[in-house]
Amino acid sequence: MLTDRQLFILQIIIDDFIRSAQPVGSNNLAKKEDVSYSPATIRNEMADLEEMGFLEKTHTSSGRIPSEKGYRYYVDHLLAPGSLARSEQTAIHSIFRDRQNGLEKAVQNVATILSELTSYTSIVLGPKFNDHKVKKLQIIPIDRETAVAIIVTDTGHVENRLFSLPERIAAADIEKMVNILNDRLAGVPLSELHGKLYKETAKLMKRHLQNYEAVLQMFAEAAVGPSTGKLFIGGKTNILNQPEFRDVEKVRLVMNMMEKESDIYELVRPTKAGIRVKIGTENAEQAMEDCSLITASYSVGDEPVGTIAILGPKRMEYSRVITLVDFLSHDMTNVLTRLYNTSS
Amino acid sequence: MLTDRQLFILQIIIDDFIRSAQPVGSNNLAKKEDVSYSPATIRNEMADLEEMGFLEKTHTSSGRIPSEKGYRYYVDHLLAPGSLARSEQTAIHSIFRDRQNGLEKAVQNVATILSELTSYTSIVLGPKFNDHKVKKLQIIPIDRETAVAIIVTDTGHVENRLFSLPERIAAADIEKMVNILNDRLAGVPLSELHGKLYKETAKLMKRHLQNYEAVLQMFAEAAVGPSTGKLFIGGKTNILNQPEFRDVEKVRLVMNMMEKESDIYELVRPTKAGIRVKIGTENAEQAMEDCSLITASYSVGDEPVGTIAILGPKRMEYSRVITLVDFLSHDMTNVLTRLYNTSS
DNA sequence: TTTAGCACTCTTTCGATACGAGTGCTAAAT
DNA sequence: ATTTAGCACTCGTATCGAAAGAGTGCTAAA
Repeated sequence: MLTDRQLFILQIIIDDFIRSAQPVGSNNLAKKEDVSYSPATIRNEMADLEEMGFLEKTHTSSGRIPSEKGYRYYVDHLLAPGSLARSEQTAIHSIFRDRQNGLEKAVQNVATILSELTSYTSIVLGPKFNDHKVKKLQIIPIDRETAVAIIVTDTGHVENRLFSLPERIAAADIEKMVNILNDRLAGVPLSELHGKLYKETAKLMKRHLQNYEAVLQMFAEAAVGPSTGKLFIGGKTNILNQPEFRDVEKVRLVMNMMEKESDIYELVRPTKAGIRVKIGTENAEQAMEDCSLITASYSVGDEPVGTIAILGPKRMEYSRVITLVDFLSHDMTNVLTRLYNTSS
Repeated sequence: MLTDRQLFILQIIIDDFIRSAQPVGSNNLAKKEDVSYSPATIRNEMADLEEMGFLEKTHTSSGRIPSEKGYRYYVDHLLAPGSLARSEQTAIHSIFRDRQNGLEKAVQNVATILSELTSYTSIVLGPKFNDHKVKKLQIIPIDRETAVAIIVTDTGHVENRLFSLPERIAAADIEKMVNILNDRLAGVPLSELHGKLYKETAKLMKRHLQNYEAVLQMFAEAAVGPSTGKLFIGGKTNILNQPEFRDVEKVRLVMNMMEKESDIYELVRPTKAGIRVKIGTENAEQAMEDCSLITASYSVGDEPVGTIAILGPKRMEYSRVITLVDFLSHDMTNVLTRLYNTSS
């Protein structure tokens, strides 16, 4: 178990290192105002903390830097709960002020503001539309061969996709079809749309239309929307300001990962848990070994639908970022729940 | 004026430097099989070429590297016209094979393939939709206060935007309105849509509808689509592989610019000209001083609608890239003209 | 006109040295 | 029993000089 003094010293060392990015030595520590121990005492404690695995040295006679275990302990037990400046709160609230731009733009703004406020890289996974319900379906013929399928949800989101028309289908038939589709499928959640498409409409179509099957099949294909939200990344280049990324090789690792959407999805899959902090190698991703990731999912009602995250160096301002991410994710949950949770 | 021998030497030096990224010395040059001059002769010529401004030294006794003027001359007069491998041609043709994914995906693919084929960064400005004509307009009410405006073009492209409904407007009235809009505006190019919206429909609406003005105004606002195409960038991190970008500061300059869409738009504004090559400071953009940009616009008929570009170090494989960009831009012009130029 | 030869320049590398920051340990002080 | 002062030791960094290597420019010979 750690003594109070060890906790205190551990905390100061990590705080200092987060600010300076330089290994912390006993002399400098002792000079601080709020430290009343001699360098030698601090050295002893440091040695103990190192033996317990909370600190590391970069070489035999260097100052100490936090180990991953150190950061972990710091995050779990030593974090001073921060608070947000008035201006930051206003900035966040204003994102969702006007719905006019649509959800997509708002989410985009979240990413931008997060990265500007933290000067780290932000990742925002937009809300998935599974729960959104079909408001209106449309098929607009473009030319003899192609048509565009449009799905409007009750949240005002619009999905559209081109598909091939079978030859020789009458415009009137398409119209009939659209009517049946709307009649039967309005109010169905997007996630169930594909399944219900045949079940609900096939019989009826058969009765009134020839050649419906080909169209229905194409439409069904078009209706497989993305089951997951869109990704936005803000401040991709912020990592370049971090002194530990002066080395282009390290930058490349992280940047390459940020270009690969599938990797990012893995990192920010929405969950019910609150704030999650992954430090260095706690992340599965190899490229993240020098980074930390702080994520929080936001929900509509009880259902987590998306995630916001901050990606920065292991030497991250955990306190500040956690406060910010926590506040913002709750704000988003509130706004989205109010907007979209008309069902439950 | 340059002698043949000077041309020859200039060409070999630049070719060599493009491959090796190392200053080229007279001894190494003379060792090459196809060079039959002595080092001393080469040194003399080099001195002349330097005096004329085609070559530079990094320090008093270093080998030579091309100056911007040297690259310029190389691009304008010395370039061996390359040819594309069969496999590359196939790769390019296959992008537009199936229309099913829609234009957006295809353009996205162009960016990806360009960066993979060159290992530089690719920029693709998607076609603007100005000339595309309105196929269908829709207003779908979402709830009491909001509706979504949908514009489908004759090319299958779908624009949509939320807007506020004025209070107390009847569903039947909206339907009437949509009918009038479609009746009057079908076939109008997107670029003229906003202008014609009032002129064509106001009188008619006045006769049949109350309260039309507020809706029309909101709809008009929603109808201001982007007048310019979408940007896609591929291989953003490729610049990190270039030895001259071992320095994080340089990387930051370029990366920051790539994050700023407005800057990129400036670089790739579509023009009628063929291939354009901008070397180093020939680019207005400060951040581009160590980069070269090769752009080519593609057209529908005679109207340039978009641009593809390659951004790499000044020490770029000009020959290869120019061939590739030329081929691809023509291919795109062909495909797009066939698809969309139903008008002229 | 070309080229061999040579002195000279500049970068890079290597070792040696000195300096500074920091540690660990021992022994004295509290 | 703690804490701390003192000191030897380690290691990284900076500086210097020397040597090697690549390359140039110039002169004079071919």
